[in-house]
Amino acid sequence: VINTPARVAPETAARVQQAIDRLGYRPNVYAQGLMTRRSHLLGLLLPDIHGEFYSELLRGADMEARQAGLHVLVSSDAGRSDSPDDAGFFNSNIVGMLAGLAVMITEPNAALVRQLERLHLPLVVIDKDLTGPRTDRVLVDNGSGAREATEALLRTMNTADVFFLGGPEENFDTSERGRAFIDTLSSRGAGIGPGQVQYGTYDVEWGFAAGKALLSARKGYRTGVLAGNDEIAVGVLQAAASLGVSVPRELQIIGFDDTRIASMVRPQLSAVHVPMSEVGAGAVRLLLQRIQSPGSPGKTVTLPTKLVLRGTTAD
Amino acid sequence: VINTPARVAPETAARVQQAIDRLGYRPNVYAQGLMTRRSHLLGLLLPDIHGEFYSELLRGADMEARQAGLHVLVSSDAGRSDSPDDAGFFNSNIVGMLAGLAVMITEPNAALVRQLERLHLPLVVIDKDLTGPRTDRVLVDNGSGAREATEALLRTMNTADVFFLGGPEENFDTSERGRAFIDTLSSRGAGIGPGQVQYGTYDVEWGFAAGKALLSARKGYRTGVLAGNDEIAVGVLQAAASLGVSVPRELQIIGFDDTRIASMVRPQLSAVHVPMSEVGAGAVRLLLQRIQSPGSPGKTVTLPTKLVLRGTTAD
DNA sequence: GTGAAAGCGCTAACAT
DNA sequence: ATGTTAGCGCTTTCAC
Repeated sequence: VINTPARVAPETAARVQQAIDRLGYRPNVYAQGLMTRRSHLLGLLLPDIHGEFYSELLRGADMEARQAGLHVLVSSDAGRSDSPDDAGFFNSNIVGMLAGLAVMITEPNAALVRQLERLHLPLVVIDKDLTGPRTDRVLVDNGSGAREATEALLRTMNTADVFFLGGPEENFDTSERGRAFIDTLSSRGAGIGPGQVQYGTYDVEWGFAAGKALLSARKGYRTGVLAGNDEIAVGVLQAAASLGVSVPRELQIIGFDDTRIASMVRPQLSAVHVPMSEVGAGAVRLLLQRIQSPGSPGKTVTLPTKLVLRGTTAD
Repeated sequence: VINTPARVAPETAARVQQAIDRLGYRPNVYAQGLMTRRSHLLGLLLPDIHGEFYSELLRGADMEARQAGLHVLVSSDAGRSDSPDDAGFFNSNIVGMLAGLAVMITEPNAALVRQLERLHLPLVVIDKDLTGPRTDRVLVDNGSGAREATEALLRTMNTADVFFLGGPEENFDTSERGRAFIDTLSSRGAGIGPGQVQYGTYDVEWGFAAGKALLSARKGYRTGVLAGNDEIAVGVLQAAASLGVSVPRELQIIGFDDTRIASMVRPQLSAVHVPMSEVGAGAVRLLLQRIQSPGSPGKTVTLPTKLVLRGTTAD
């Protein structure tokens, strides 16, 4: 009655259904799994579980998975378990319950890649262009976004007046964004001055410190900043406020990601929009396809970014 | 060798271990589960999966679970599946894999409560004081926080000059916070004027709209606002900026939750701190205890709140 | 210290 | 249209 309703007489089905309800019968998922080898659980391994960015990504993944009747198990253990006997994600029995795994890799992590390789699980990599024969990828078009933002800054400023304040130098996104910034300047025949491209951490504190140092050194000059993410941009914005530098008149700032934070600060942050929930949803979509046809060649989906101009930029 | 290493000779164990490595043997979790009836999966059912608040809660839960060697499965399906044949969380086979479930209930939801009752699973309820005999609860001390905040406002303002702009009226937290606000005023012998307590939604937009209306109506008067959460407070802050009302001189604002957003805006938001990650961690802790001793009486943990004064309040 | 066997609850294949 | 049976891979118990 449960598995092949078509094969059973309606009257019998009704009687059986009644018994099911009366007894509170629930199929045992373990026995089911033992037979079918089918799983309804997708793993999502993130560098961190917190903050607007990952939270939105997770939401996108969850929505997409739910539509397919699957569930998402998040873990932020990625790469933390360097030693093989560590009780990390890869050694936990949960791995055996997963139908597939989406991993976000934001910086070089040989140990993690090695673990993934010997997993023999449908795999989708987010962010890092890990080249496996049957691994799919979800990428974000950092280059276009950073280029567009840099050009927006250069419409009203000289190449010597714009700065990139990124996150960690090893971070794939930051490094792509930084490179696009540099390329945009180079394509106009400009060199990169000292301090014009700086790397730090993805938080308000670093943005504030770097912004303060930068603005102090540039008293009287108009300045443009492309930040590695929104939080850094907010830090720079705070630095400007604390130094009495007017935004966007004296200082223009463009953030990256366009999280909800961008519209919570004043002036509202101009930012390169990254479709975070689409990243999560896309990863799940690719994973589902791969589970369906495990042998197909690795696909790469690159999601577009888009500059959103708000109050921290001006013509 | 895997299950009872003590019972096997070291030399044999080594040989077996070698074979395990060579063959890449991994115990089948389903077969294991079939025998042991043990699970390493905890469910976490949230009203929403997104935003600083839930994301921090999830992180706390995840950290605590990981320490115990368990994993957390989040779902934001809560209560959405009203019809019994809906493919919602409760009808998914995943429920059978859970060792326990933590549910956050933020407003009355009879359907959800009914579903939970017939689940026969170790249960922890977050936020709503659902009274089941063997159900544990994690509560936040909204009353103290709201009282403390209201009193802070009243140190420099009259009872007629302070306002509560909450989230949805049905929301348990908002209603507790609002009640404490009213009680604090009442305890000083003051009545509640029209519009002095307002309910809306938990977002910046509503805070902005309500703030604008309020401030327009109170031109020339000093005003104090206790917001239902940080986002509403940010909305009010933006309303003040757009009307040229000086904060904290003419308008004082206190947010609720103290998410990271509070320190990202300028001036930085004074707010009642809610230990979000502790809520998640506490729920998992209670759940683990209940799994250990399913028969024990329901425990309630009430987590303290604390007023954090920043730039939107003044003496 | 090691091996053997029963059986967990289900699905799939086959027999009726 | 319905009933029967083997066996998924493990743990547990018992025999050696």
